[in-house]
Amino acid sequence: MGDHVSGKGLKRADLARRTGCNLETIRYYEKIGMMPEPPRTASGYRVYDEAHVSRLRFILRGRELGFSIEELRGLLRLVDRGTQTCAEVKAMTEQHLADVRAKIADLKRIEKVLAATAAQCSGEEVPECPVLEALAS
Amino acid sequence: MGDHVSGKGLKRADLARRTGCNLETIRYYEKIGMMPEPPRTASGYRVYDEAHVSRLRFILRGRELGFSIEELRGLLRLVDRGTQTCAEVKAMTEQHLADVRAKIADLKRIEKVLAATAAQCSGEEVPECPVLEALAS
DNA sequence: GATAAGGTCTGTAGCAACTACAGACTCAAG
DNA sequence: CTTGAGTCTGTAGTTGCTACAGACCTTATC
Repeated sequence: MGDHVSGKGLKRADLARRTGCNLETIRYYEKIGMMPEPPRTASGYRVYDEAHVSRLRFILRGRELGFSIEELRGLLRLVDRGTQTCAEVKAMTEQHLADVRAKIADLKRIEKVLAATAAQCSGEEVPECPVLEALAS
Repeated sequence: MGDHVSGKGLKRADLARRTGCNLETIRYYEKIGMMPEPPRTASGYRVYDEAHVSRLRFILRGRELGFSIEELRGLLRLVDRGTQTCAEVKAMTEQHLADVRAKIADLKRIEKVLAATAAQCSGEEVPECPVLEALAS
């Protein structure tokens, strides 16, 4: 009853394979309400369709772009209500973009310090080390 | 019996204030073995000295530079053994530097996509939005 | 029809690195 | 002597998954 059979009824592993998502993560997204609870077979197996594939892909793409679960929940809430406007979504995106840029700036600062400190190291078999001095000072 | 009294015996809050570390984090570092268990007063209060201040500062500086707890544990192990060499420390630092640079590259990629997508938004009160399309496609 | 191998179900525990309680105790000041 | 602040312990929460264990179901093979 897999993916290949006449386009109907995906099992959890099928959905995972189609989206590249980890098997357990799907269940997790259902538990936290990011994915809807799918219908079940008589014996309790989840049955997914193309709408689930789309929604999961949406979530995974958002995560790849660094949106937090809560941010995505906000976006999905708009989409689910069907009343979102480009203005709302743009605002959320730009907020997130600002966060990303702040993180980059932070990491660049760290990179500078690390590179400068490591550059002072002799790299020899001696106990004195500029890195340790920088940390201990 | 605080910080100000004749330089002897810091309480937990004193150590926190001296280092800028959160009060509970100190206890956490002791629990996971990053900080040594300090001596106690008769009634069980922790008593710290300048060596604790130094070590905690070392850890906090390392964390600020993005070293993980495990990485710092590695550095501290070397220091505690007293047998570290500049070569060892330099190698660890350069590994960490490479990780930081990888993270920066990742975030820059994300930044590009977000900026490019948001730039296409009309920002108007319409339901069509390039960001949502990018996520849903 | 029996059986074995695999997939699915549930709940729960673990990871990093803290942070924040609750409830009991102790200590210093007025 | 009381009151308020500080400290003690253990434990639960955070974010975003991931990985079991043990029970069930399904499918293929004999």
